[in-house]
Formats: sequence, C-alpha cells, structure tokens
Amino acid sequence: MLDIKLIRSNPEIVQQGLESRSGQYDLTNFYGQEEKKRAVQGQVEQLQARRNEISKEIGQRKGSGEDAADLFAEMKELGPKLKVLEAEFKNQEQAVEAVLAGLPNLPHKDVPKGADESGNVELRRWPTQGDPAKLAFAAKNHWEIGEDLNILDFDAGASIAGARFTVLRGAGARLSRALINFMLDLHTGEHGYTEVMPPLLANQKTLYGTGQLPKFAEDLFAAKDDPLYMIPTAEVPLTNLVGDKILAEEELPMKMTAWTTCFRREAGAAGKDTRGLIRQHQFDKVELVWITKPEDSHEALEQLTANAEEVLKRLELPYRAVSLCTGDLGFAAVKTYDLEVWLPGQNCYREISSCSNTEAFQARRMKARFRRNGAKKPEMVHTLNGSGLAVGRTLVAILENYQQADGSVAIPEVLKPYMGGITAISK
RNA sequence: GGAUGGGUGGCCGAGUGGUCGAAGGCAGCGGUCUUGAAAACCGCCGACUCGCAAGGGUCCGUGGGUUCGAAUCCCACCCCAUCCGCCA
Repeated sequence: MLDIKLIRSNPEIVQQGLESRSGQYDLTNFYGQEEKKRAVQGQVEQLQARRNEISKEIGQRKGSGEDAADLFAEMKELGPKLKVLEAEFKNQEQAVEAVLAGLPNLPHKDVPKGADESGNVELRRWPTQGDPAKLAFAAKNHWEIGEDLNILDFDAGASIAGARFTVLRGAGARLSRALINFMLDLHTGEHGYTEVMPPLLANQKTLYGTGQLPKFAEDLFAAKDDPLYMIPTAEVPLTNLVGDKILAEEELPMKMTAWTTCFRREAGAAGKDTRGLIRQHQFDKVELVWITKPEDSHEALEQLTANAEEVLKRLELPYRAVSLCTGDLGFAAVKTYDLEVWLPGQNCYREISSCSNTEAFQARRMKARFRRNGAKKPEMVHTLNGSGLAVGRTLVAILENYQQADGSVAIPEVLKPYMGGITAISK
C-alpha cells in the first residue's frame, strides 16, 4: 500500500513511478473520490460531535433529575441523518481503499528503467573469471538426467496430481532434503537467522498483508470449504508474523528463515517451461525475511542477497546477479535482485532466487510498526524477502552442473555430509 | 463436532446502559532523593484519522441490531482456553 499522504502531496511523482512499471494506472478518478471521502467525513464528524454533546448533556440532566425532552427530540432528528451520512462515508472509504489496495509499489530511484525483462541489468557473475562450466561432453537436460537415474518421475506426478507435479525418488528425494538442511544450517548457523516453521495455509488478511490479495487471487490455490489459501511463498506467513505489532527498537533487525513447500497455480504461464522441474505447482523453498528500520533496509537487501549468493558459492554453482528493471519489478517491491544460476543443459541462466525490499509497502498493509527508544509515535518497519534458495531449481542446477559423462551426478562437497555417505548418484 | 468460560490500551487487569478512551498495576519516559545505582516518592504516558491551527472524530475480537445514548443489552460469525468425542 502506498502512503496516501504521498499520493496527495506528490501526484506527479506517484504517477511517474506507476507509469514506469508494467500495467496501466490512472489516478484521475481517485483524487476526486478521495476528496469526496474527506468532505463526507467532515460532515459525518460534525454530526457525531453534536451527538456526543447531546448524549453527554442528557446524562448530566438525568443525573440531576432535569427534563431532557428537547434533547431527545433533536436526537431523533439527527440520528437518521447521521446514519445515512455514515453509510455514504463507508462506501466512499471502501472505494478509496479498493483503489489503494490495487496500486503497486513505486520503484526505488536506483532501479534501472525498462519495459520488461530485457531491461534488467547484470550486476556481477560468479565465478568472476572465465565462462560458466563448459562440459567436456554434450550436456543433458535435468529431466533427462533425472529420468535416466530414476530420481525424477514426471509421469507419476501427473498421474497423482496433474501437470506440473513431480515425484522425487530415492537419491532425488534425499538430495532435496539435503539441500533444505544445508541451506537452513547455513542461514541459522552462520548468517544469524531464526528458523521458523509456519502454516502452509493462510487466511485472506494474511495474503492481503503481503500483497497477493486482492489482485492476484488467480495465482493461488484455495481451499474448497474454508477461506484459506495455500501459501505461494514463506514470505507470506513470515512477514505477517509482525503484522499488527508494535515492535521495540531493539528487536530490529529481525531475521527469519523458513523451509516451506510453496504452491502456485501458474495461471498466466500456460505453455511456459512445461518440461522439467523449473515451473511446478508445488515446490520447496528456503526463504529469508528481514524486518528492519527504514534507514537500514537498503543495506539489508545487500546482505540478504549476499546470504542467498553464499548458498550458490558453497554449492559451487555458477550464477549471476541481476537488478530487475522498473517494468519487471513485482507488485510489492521497490527494488529486486534476481540470482540466476547457470544451467549447462539449457545453456542459459535461470532465476533461482529473487530478493526484494518492499520498504513500508507491506508494513502499511499489515500495520507492522516499531517504536524508537524514547519516541512517542510508532513508525512503519521495512520488510524484505528473498529466496535462499528455491530448492527444486537448485536441484536442477546440481543435476545439470554436476552431471558426468557416464550419466551419473556427482554430489557437491558441502552436501556430502547430508547425503549419507554417497558421493555420486548413479544407476 | 459437543459443552463451558473468555476476547478491553505495549503487557496484566477492572469496568454490566449515560459526565468511560476507559480504574488499578507492570513496563516506558521525566524528576526528587543518592557518591552512583536500586528502592521510595512525584509527574507524564494508547493507536488511528481529519485539520494550518484551535480542536474534532473513530477504535473495548468482527459484523449486524435494540436505544435519545452501547465496552456494557440482543443476534450471527471468528479466535483463544479447558473438558468430552475423533485423530497424524
């Protein structure tokens, strides 16, 4: 949610920010509505003030046994008027709120301008020297590798649930679990995150808080008989943990990590990445969330991203970091870094982590605040989130980068302790 | 799912129709005292919102209703606790 005061005081800045994104946003009507809302609010409050005055006096007169018939009469007249106006105010307020809830965040000034993903800017590569792994043999796709080794079963997934669901077997399932444990151990043990296991279903208020609702309901799986949605990312429950709270200054920054399964309908992605593990309705992810003071959030984004990058480095997977341009930015973000891992089987970089600063956008929606020591007024916190990393895609990257000429897959050094002694996956 | 008891300010907790945005306590802030701290004592101390300001309005789980007037009465729903049933 954007700050209504900013929208009112700096219409040009807001309009420009919105225009730099993909999608169309016309605020012309909004200003009229907003003004009307405040006009009605003024009338309502005037009547309410009079009502309060009368009520108070009736109380006093009754206490001293005086007659209050004249006041009763006035109230009888004022009551219905007030009721009508109050209803109108409520409508007006909801209309304004509906527009506000549908507006995306404004890009940070450092974000490169661009219409779509072609405008994204590469920031760095790792390893910094040379090209990413060129294999000495023809690289296979991860789905070929996985099926040959009998660790990925796409047919079984389709049969159990449908397209974009996959069954992991044997060393494949073990590798997924090893990755989860490795990532969590790294973030909790060395990067200072607190591990959390949240619910995988969330209510509407929660999804509104992080910005999935009301606008992106079609991207979510919903429970049939309850007003609950499967979470599309752990960002949703983790960030909402501070919703409706006033935190103490010393609680910040708050750093949380969670492994969860994530569920996405991929409604707009028909025909995209239909093969393999890249785009699934269900996947596992280790998420990183920071809650910070406003002045710390941009430095926090650098650290959060570095924490995610560290996973790739330790797994020795080549990657690059990209700054998303204004047109490719997500709804809630002011700034986003994507990490893209090298996939030799597909000869390209693919997103494996997305790290965003939403500043106060989500905080405002969920009323997440903190109070500075000695200060009277609470302030909005800033919230950040990033993948550290997407587990399914990391598994893909390992299969493709660690494949051997004989069809086996070597186990990355740091994962060996998590793999029960095996050093390679072979038939 | 059934029964019972509850949901009040950062926290605990009083309040059952009027002068209640709400006693009291804790925490916090300021002060007195003290070499310093603690204790004691005094004062301040909810959030949101409209307004240049003065000041106004809203908020006692949520939504309706009764009433001149609702934290207080009625209805529905949500959540929590405990017991029973069922169950990973």
